[in-house]
Amino acid sequence: MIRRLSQARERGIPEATVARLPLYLRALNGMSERGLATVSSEDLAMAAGVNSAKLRKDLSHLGSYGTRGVGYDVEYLIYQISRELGLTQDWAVAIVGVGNLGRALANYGGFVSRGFRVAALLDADPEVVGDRIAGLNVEHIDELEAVIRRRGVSIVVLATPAAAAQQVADRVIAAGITSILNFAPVVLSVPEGVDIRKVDLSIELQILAFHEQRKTDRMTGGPAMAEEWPEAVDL
Amino acid sequence: MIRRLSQARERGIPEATVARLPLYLRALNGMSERGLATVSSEDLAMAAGVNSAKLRKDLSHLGSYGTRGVGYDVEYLIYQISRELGLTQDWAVAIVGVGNLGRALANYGGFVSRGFRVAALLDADPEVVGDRIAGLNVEHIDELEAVIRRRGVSIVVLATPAAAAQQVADRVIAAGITSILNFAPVVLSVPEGVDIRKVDLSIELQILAFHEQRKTDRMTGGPAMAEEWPEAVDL
DNA sequence: CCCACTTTGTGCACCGGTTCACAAAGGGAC
DNA sequence: GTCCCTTTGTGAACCGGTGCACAAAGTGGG
Ligand SMILES: NC(=O)c1ccc[n+]([C@@H]2O[C@H](COP(=O)([O-])OP(=O)(O)OC[C@H]3O[C@@H](n4cnc5c(N)ncnc54)[C@H](O)[C@@H]3O)[C@@H](O)[C@H]2O)c1
Ligand SMILES: NC(=O)c1ccc[n+]([C@@H]2O[C@H](COP(=O)([O-])OP(=O)(O)OC[C@H]3O[C@@H](n4cnc5c(N)ncnc54)[C@H](O)[C@@H]3O)[C@@H](O)[C@H]2O)c1
Repeated sequence: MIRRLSQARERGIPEATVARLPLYLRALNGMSERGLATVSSEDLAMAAGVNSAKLRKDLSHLGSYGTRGVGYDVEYLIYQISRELGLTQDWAVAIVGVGNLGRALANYGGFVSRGFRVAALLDADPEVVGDRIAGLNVEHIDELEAVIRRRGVSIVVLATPAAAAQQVADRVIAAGITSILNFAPVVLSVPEGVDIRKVDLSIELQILAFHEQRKTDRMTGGPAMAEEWPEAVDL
Repeated sequence: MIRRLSQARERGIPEATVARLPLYLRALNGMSERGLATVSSEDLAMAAGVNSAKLRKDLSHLGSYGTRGVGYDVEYLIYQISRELGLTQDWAVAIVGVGNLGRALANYGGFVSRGFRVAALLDADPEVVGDRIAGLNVEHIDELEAVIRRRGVSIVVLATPAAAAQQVADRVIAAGITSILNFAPVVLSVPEGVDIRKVDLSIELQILAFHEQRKTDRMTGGPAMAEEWPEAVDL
């Protein structure tokens, strides 16, 4: 009778699906704003930039929330995806490292819109500590553990220089945090059970450069055949 | 005889491999600075945070550059990976949208270090145009095509609000650009042959939240069994 | 020159994810 | 109630990528 607790639901949702749910959610929010009541997998897939079979399979992992012959109820689906992603609660985020990037992130509005609240800013530089940014006081990194506890922080964004990142990560983890978004260009080593996601601008550019090179190579007739180590080897 | 143009080399390198090459490169640069001459797949894999079989298979796609019983020559491998990624030339990058994020990117040093040069900053806001940031004048978006041509820009970073991103992308592509790094939270639709990579902070946080929720659910004995649409459905 | 040791390069089995294609389900018309 | 139309949900084939495990290749010592 409890048909709604669908078969596929009981065991975990594939990682690839999780990564796409926010995309669907964004598209659905747009549709909700435009007053659409229902949407077909075809249309939603189009809006999210994926193939419709994939979209249906993804949604089927959360349950059987569509109506054959009709589509999905926009509001209902928004609710289900939000719940699945844990966005029905709000999350306190701390940003550690309030430099160029940390400031940009702190001032960024798109954050709050989706249940994330910047609850603390932390830095090691006495020059920076005490600054007021986006309505928050920058606190000293020495206060890290206390601040995390006091503000109920559960996600930490790392925007320190690469050299400091591992050390800060260790402290943050010791303080009980298990979700970290890392902007520093280093491979963090963390214990089992801690989730790290990284954003690395430089890697993205290098991947683009690779493909760009391929494209221009193709036009100019391939790379030079000389695949050898050129003279300039100074070691 | 031309043993070096290895078997695996002739056809394209797997996308997953391309995405890891920058990681290896970063690790190798660290080793080079510390004066290491050679490195084993085991050690390099460790430093890059991957499994050593994967590393060897990745490298084998570029050619057979290791020495059995010894390992890889650090400098030589740096050169080969750099060449493969197209980092032996330098790339002129334009940043469109010089707000919070655009400024942070413009001021970011880690860029230049790897063959990428911020060659132009563009914005639509007359308030911003003319500002001098990181040694560059912010130019008006009307100048887009001319600036791209004049500075030899081949990669564009989009840091405009979401609402403007598609429109800017269209113009940039019309101007001949085929590599775009998009920070705006929208799915850009682009013609065949144009490479888009996106960085979406909000998606990363949502993925972290999903896992964080799972972790805490596990401790508190799973989510409430009520999977139903709660009362508050206002449609 | 040969043997013991190290480390690469890769064949192969496996796995998660994608896509196709279709049966099953629901809606609406009459 | 029956029929037709639309659209979902999913079985199954396929595909790219991963990791094990080992033969091949190279080094160094005697
Ligand atoms: N700015 C960008 O666009 C950009 C892009 C990609 C990656 N990154 C990376 O993000 C990180 C931050 O970049 P940024 O440009 O903001 O650098 P930044 O130097 O402007 O800021 C770093 C901040 O971290 C603080 N800090 C240093 N050690 C600390 C510690 N132990 N604890 C707490 N705070 C500490 C510094 O005081 C400084 O305020 C770097 O790792 C950088 O490589 C930046
Ligand atoms: N700031 C962040 O940390 C952050 C994080 C993730 C994503 N983003 C995304 O990055 C983008 C920029 O964020 P931001 O915080 O810098 O916003 P912002 O409003 O501070 O800056 C946007 C800039 O783009 C300019 N602009 C607007 N329309 C333009 C057009 N048609 N052509 C050229 N320039 C135009 C504006 O004048 C402004 O200077 C947004 O899409 C945002 O969602 C920002």
